[in-house]
Parts: sequence; structure tokens; C-alpha cells
Amino acid sequence: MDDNNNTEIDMKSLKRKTLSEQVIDEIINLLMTGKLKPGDRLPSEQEFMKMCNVSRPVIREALASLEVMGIVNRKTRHGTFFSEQIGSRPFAMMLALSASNLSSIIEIRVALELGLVTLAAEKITDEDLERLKETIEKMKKLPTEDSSEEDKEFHKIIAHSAKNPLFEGVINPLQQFHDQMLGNIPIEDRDLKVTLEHHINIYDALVKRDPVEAYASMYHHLNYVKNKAINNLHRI
Amino acid sequence: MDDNNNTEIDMKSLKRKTLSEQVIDEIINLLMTGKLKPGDRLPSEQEFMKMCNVSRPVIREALASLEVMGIVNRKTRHGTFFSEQIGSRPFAMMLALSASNLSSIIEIRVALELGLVTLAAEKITDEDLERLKETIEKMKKLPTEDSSEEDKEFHKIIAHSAKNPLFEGVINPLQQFHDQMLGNIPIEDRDLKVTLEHHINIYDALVKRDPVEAYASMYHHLNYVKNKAINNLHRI
DNA sequence: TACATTTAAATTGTAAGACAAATAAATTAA
DNA sequence: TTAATTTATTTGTCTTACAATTTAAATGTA
Repeated sequence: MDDNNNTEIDMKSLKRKTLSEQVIDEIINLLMTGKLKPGDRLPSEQEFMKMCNVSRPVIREALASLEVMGIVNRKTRHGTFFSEQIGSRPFAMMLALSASNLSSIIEIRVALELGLVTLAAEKITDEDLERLKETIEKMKKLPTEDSSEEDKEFHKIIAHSAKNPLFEGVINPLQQFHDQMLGNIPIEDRDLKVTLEHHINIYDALVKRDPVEAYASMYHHLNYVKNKAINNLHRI
Repeated sequence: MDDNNNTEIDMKSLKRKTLSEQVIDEIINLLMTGKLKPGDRLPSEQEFMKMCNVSRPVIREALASLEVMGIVNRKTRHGTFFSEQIGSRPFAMMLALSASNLSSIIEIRVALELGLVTLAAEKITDEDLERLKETIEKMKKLPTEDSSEEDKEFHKIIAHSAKNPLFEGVINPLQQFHDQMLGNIPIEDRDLKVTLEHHINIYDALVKRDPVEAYASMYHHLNYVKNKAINNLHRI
């Protein structure tokens, strides 16, 4: 503090880090430095207390936080382990903050679906393609215009075909959030023939494993769906 | 338990929910139901204790978890508030679990950048375009092949032009993680002229506000970058 | 000896009480 | 009226104790 007095130092922009946040940082660092890997067992609460020289509630707050984020799993008597992969719950919780800004949710979902279909074009297996084809065949036999279940299934297969758990952890909550908060597009707004045509175009592009064509088809489809979703939104 | 004994009930698939997790669910529900909005003040710890009939450490674990996720902000004497928007930290922490699977990180980043450039094509402002042009002009004057700073800036402007805080909260950690864990592509692998051409193509598409062309240009660019990043990865 | 049951142990889960730290609000002094 | 001081409020940390869960070890029985 005997430094140059003319230097403006904005001390207020520093946020004080609680002890539990510091413990979290240490634990995250174990992963980032490769000292521990997904699946590995962490030290027990008692051991952490000794290592970090803090009280047990501080450790518990840190671990509870990491568990809610899906980064660790805690089991009585067994211990605490790093998760093998992230799940959907953390991102689903984060989405709650945008619950009142649904158009932004729709927007990011569209963007992610477009990125996803690119990945799928590169990585999709014959098995995945077969399953996509099945949803298309199922849609051809539908008795009504309501293809919402098949539509969801179609998008889920594409999400799965990317074989990227992190991506799935992000897109699954979006798909579910979208369904939950927006409900389904009203029946009278549906055109099974158009949706089916869109799905077939996307499928064909994926068969060719052509990312740009897959993208263009998906973009076309999602714009159709997005406009209906936003119209539905304005009706609420 | 005097039900039909022939029904198989897999009780093991139910995970016991701790009290703090239940408190978290209640708080998230406040957001989901619109009872409270981003920016609103939550009840104090003492009030929660009374409402939920649990001890203070349970409340604190719940609130600490929500704070790490960026969903709430806690200030001494002031209280606890829902955040206005999500930040980057939660997703950055989630990424730590994939620290040992870098190709999957690269992959999801590419997918997200592609979705993002679509959004940008729809929403970009003249101001954003001007800033993109500035990075391009700056690149034209670079003395060496090292355009990593300008490349980062280019992608950051695009991320910002989508004007979607949630999306930014996801893509920023990916951009930073990528930079931090992968470092920069070695100088001898760089071709300023190619990168510049890619950026110009993307910029031109954005000027036209053409999503498919923006996508195709970005895909071309990111494939170039991705291959170099993966080659660099194999060298480590 | 093998299997079943009981007990002990290890770790997480919860509660209560006390004090500390930060800071806004209220009160007092100039 | 403004500035300084004090008080009050809320979060932050710690200690202690007990509860709950679950697995391993020990004991009992056939």
C-alpha cells in the first residue's frame, strides 16, 4: 500500500471468494491438471478438512455444489467420486434463469440443433440412420397430423448420433425445456406432409454425410418450426 | 405394499434426494413458475429455515450450490438474489470433466460456432460488422503469420453479435478452454493468407445476412482450424 | 465349510449453537 | 445538513453432536 498513489486501483471489482469457493477451485484443478480423472475417488470430507485446514461445513458446501453440477457423486460410506461424464441436470437448472425469455431459449436451441446436425453428418452410424428411417416410416403411417412424438424422437436420435456426452448434456435440457414450457404446437397449425418432407431431406443429407446439405435442410425445418413456436408463444 | 406382487418394481433406480437438493428444487421452481424473476430477492436463510423446516446448513448447502451455478448471488447483510443472467463459470466448471477428452471439446466448439454464425447472420448489427471489418483490416497489416489474437477477437465479436447471454455463457468457456488447454497452433503451421481469406468470406456472408453461406464459410474455416488443432494435439 | 445374521466401521447427512465478517440502516455529533 | 459512529441484519465459518446409509468384518448356525 506504499505504492504509487496515482495508480487508480478499483478494489471493488474484486469479489471476495468464500472458503467453499476456494475448495471448489482446488477440486476442479485436480481435474484440469489430470491429477485425478473422471471416475476417480476424491479424498473423504475428513481428509479434505485436514488438507485445506477448514471446517467440515465448508467442505460440505463445496462438495454439495459440485454434486449438483454433476461433477461429483457422493455416496454414504463409499466416498465421493468424480463423475464419468456430465449429465443434463446442471444445464437444465441454468435454463431456469431464462424461463421468462423463451424466445432466447428457442433461438439457442435452433443454433445448437444446427451445429449438432453437422456433427451428426460426420459421425452418424448406419444403425442411427436405420432408426431415423424408422421414425420416418412411422410418420408415414400416422392417422392424424400429430407427429410430435416422432419429431422428438427424430431429434433425439440425431443428438445421440453425435456421440458427445457434453453436447447431449446441453441439448437434452433444451429439448425438454422447450417441450415443457412451450407445449406442443397446436394441431391445427401442423402439416404432417411438410414435416415429413423436412425429415426426409435431413435424412437424405445424413445418408450422404453431407454437412452443408444437412445444415440447409435442418435450417429450413427449424425455421418452419420456430415460426410456429413463436406464434404459439404469442398466443399464450 | 399390499399391491400386486407380480409387478416388478425396481426400487434401486430411485436416488434418495438429500434435503439440500429438495431445497434447490423448490428454489428453481420459484423461477420456473414465475413467482420470482431474475434480479428478485430471495428469502433470507432464517426465513428459508422456517419455511422448509430444515436446519441452516441444509439451506446454506443449497444456496452455495446455486451460487456456484451463477443462479443466485449472496451478499452479506444484503441478502440473496436471483442473477439477471447466467455467466460463464458454471459451464467452464462442467468442462473440467472433459479435460481429458479434448477432441470432444474441439468437436462441440465447432458445432456451437456453426450454430452461432447462423444466429449472427440473422441478428448482426452494422456496428458488429464494423468491428469484424476492423479485425480483418488489422490482420492485413500483421507483420507475422501469427493472427491468433485477431482470430480470437473475430470469434468473440460473432459470439457477442448473437445477443444471447445463455449462448455466450456456453461458448465463452469453450473458447477459453480451447485456448488454455490447446494453446495456440504453432507458428509454422499457420497461414495468414488462408485465415484472412476465411474471415473475409465469413464476413461477406454476414454482410449479406445469409445463414447458409455464413455456415458454409465458417464450416470451411473451422475444418481447417480443427485439423490443425487435432494435429497439434497429437504432438503433445 | 458355507451361508445367514449381526455388529462394527466408514463416510455422508443433518442439526444446533456460537461467533465472525460485511455492510446497510439508524442514530448521534458537529 | 453532513459526517461519523453505532447498531442491526444477513451471510460466512466453526465446533460439536447425533443420524443415516452402506459396506466390511465378525459371529452364529446348519
